[in-house]
Amino acid sequence: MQEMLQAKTQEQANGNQGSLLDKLRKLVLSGEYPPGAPLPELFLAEEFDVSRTPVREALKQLENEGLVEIRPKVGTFVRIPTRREIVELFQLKESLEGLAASLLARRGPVPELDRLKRNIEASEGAERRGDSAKYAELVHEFHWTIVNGSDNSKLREHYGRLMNQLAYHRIVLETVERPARMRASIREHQSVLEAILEKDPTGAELAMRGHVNASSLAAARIAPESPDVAGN
Amino acid sequence: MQEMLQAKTQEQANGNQGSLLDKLRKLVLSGEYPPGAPLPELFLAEEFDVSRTPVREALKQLENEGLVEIRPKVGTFVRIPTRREIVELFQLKESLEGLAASLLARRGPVPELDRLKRNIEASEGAERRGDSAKYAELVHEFHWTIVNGSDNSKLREHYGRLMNQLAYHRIVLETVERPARMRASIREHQSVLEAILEKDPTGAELAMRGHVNASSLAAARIAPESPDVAGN
DNA sequence: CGTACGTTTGATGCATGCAAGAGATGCTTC
DNA sequence: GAAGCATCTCTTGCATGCATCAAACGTACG
Repeated sequence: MQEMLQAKTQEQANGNQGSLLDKLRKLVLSGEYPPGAPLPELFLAEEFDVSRTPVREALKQLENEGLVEIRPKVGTFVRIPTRREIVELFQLKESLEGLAASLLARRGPVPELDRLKRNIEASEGAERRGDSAKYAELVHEFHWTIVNGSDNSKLREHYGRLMNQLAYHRIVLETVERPARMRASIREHQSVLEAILEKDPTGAELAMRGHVNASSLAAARIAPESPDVAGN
Repeated sequence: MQEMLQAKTQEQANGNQGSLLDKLRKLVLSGEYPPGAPLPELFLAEEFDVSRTPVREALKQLENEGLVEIRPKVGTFVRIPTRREIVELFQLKESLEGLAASLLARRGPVPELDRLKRNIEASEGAERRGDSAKYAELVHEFHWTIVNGSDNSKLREHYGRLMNQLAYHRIVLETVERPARMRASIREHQSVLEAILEKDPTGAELAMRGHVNASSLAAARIAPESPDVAGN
């Protein structure tokens, strides 16, 4: 489901039904083409049975999204953010999600609130069952629900770009959050929802920011060292 | 070295350096191509003495930046945000600049602090002289100095995208801020800088957000009605 | 043996040709 | 005169060819 939301956001961004861009993005985000891997236009063109031109355009878009690096006259490579960029992105994430929670709290009764409530209940179930995969999915949905519930399309856009750049580390985050922070995280989700239900924008923002910050710390701690793609 | 100029239009003589993308962006942001204006690839290609291919790539980038709208098989048009989007962007602006101020406050003594101090002094001078153009420029610089001083490249990136989309309305904001909010704005700038100098991230964030919010309200109030270019 | 340098290679960057679609135009018909 | 329809034009979307350039390779030389 969250895949749908993300895809829709991206399509809004490029206004194109271009499946090629989506396919390439998916391959990069999924790690099928690992960080540092070259993405020769001709190879991709043959791979997807199109000419180099649309491949080129898609790659330029991906560069703009921060997912690949185009070195002029040399080639395109899958990009992995440096540790520093990871920290920067998490700072942004905290701010944007705080804004989203605040905006949602202002909105009064909207269907998103029920969804959040059900999400938390499902998360508790997943935690009890030890179903960490389901739990990770629910966490993802929780955050996206709040962002979407903010009813701010530009915020959605920027958040989507940000999360794409963090996608590679989302796995890490989930891996590290699973054992240690499951219960704490659920409690924090509850606090966020409480503040939203009380129509307390400031409280919701602070709760959200605290939650994101706590999660980020764990992830940033184990962020992999930044390999210099060009160095090889 | 690049003096060998092929007799070209004023556009090219104007921005000699910079990529085609930058030139096009400038023309859109400056309003030279007004909102709703069509941007045919062939026309631009001849205008800049290149082929359609690089023009196409640049236009796709601009679409990704939210500055133009590409209607498939129809054409590319200069995009103007709807009033709603303006409000959304200002909400984001407040959040991002708040984050920037907070981060800067954490950083200790950096050259940006002196720059901010000098900026405020110059602003006071401009205000006394009634030099509204200079004042507007200084306001712009103040905000960018804080964002750059945050030492967060991703924040800079997102903020730049955001401000590009607001560029068209920045003029409006400056126009409306000039008579009414000059002095108040300067005081708010001072408050922001004070909090930063005191290394008070929370205070700096709140001061910044209050300031941005106050400025935004005036601008949003007179934001032009959204002409639906696409007719969709 | 190590270094400097000319050559080769492989990829990109751009120009151009062709086809297809959306919208405008004008003709036909009633 | 108005509505419906075929056509026509202008645009984009994509394929392909050629020039260009960075990096790798191999060779000659100190």
